[in-house]
Amino acid sequence: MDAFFASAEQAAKPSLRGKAVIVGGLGPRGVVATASYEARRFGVHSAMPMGQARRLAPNAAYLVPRFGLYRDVSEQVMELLRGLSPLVEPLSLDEAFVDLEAGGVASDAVSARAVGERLRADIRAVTGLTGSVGLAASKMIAKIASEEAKPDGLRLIVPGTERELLGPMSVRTLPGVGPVTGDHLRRAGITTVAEIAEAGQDELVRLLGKAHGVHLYEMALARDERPVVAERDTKSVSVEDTFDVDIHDRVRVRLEVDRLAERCVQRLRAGGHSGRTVVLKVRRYDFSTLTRSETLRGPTDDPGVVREAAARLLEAVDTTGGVRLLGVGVSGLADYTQEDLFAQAAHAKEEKEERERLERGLEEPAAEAGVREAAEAATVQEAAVEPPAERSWLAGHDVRHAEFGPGWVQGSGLGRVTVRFETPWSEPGRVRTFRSDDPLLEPGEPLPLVAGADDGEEEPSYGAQAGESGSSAPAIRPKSR
DNA sequence: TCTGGGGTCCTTAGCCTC
DNA sequence: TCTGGAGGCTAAGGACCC
Repeated sequence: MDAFFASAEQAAKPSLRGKAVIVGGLGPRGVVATASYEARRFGVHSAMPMGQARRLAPNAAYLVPRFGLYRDVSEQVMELLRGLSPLVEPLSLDEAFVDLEAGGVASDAVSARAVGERLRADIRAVTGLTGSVGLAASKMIAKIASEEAKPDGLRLIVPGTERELLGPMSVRTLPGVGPVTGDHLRRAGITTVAEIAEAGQDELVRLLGKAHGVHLYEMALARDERPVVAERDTKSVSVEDTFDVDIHDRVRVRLEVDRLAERCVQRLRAGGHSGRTVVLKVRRYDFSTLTRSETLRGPTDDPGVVREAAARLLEAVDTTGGVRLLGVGVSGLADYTQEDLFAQAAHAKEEKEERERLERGLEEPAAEAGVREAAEAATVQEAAVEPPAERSWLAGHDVRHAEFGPGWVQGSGLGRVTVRFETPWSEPGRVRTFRSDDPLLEPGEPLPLVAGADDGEEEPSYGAQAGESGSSAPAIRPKSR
């Protein structure tokens, strides 16, 4: 999908079409998730600090991501892809590999191109958004082709012509070559893909190590035999928060780690997983990042166990000077739990209290987390820092006014919220400002981007997801109560 | 106003077992 | 019984991707 988040926002908000739109974290430490093509003309790009983006494009529309909407659109697109082949490998919300041969829908360049064009038309009809298609004999070349096709295009690389195409390209074109590797190669006098091929495998292994060197050399020769893999097992689950202001108070740090552990376990359970290794991540005031991990005797999805492991790991970390980010993760995933009887005996009382608290009140933290998840990760820190005394109206989020109908938050502050009243299918709408506690104004749900596509309304509620987690997990979980 | 969040994979090093 | 190597596991860090 092209500039996915920004395009979805433009589709949802007629007044933003043709305008510079920047989606990302709007806090003081936010970064750009996606910039519309109009915004890119100002030099704004993904991963850029939001402050820098605001300097480059002061008049752009700045919006908080709405992952619920993006997930719905993504699912619509993935459904179209699954109609082409059973082998669909999603890479992210907005990208996937499809093995057309396995689907029996394309046997040569002509039929492949026809399938690609039809797919693009279907994506536009179903989602209202544009997508680009890269067609090639391998995943790597297909990926490069799709990048070349953007925006709103199709590129087919005829088998046999790959090396010719890749040769003059920058080494950074190859997947896996980032700033560090690119710099490494440049210092060795290698700047193009052809030069990688000329350097030879031994030289690359010497420069970059075995795995990376061998892999890169193969890529440079356009040799990529990796199959399209439909089902990928999750390897780890983690949550992290960057704080608007560094945390110095050790008690607060401990509290945040507890909260993160809870959220991590909720996600773990929602995915039907348990895990053996608990990882604590700390980014300090100077941006130095360290991780500490502990491997348990067996996999767990018990919030108490994960919380305590994270707390133990924190004990070994010096946080004087301030903490910018905290994260808690679980890896070594399994689809069953084997409760640690030793730990259970030691902490039986606390665990019981914990379980009771969770069963009675998962609604409390879950609802809080649900609102946050819907509000999205990028602004989590705001919820963490600001008292929830006043209703918060996040830029770009949907609202509904009893008198004026559906609209979206254009801006808020100083006890006021400015709403633009329009829908994905209307003309650009009027703007009105209300008191932020106006009783006629309430948060709304994302509307389908294409008129009549009612499925868009059926957004899964996060509460339901969390609630399902226990039963949906094919877990051997000896509940002791 | 410097630098998000959620992942994957690789490398290195120490320790342990066979 | 001692020694050395292979290999697995754990921990920590880093690069990269979207």
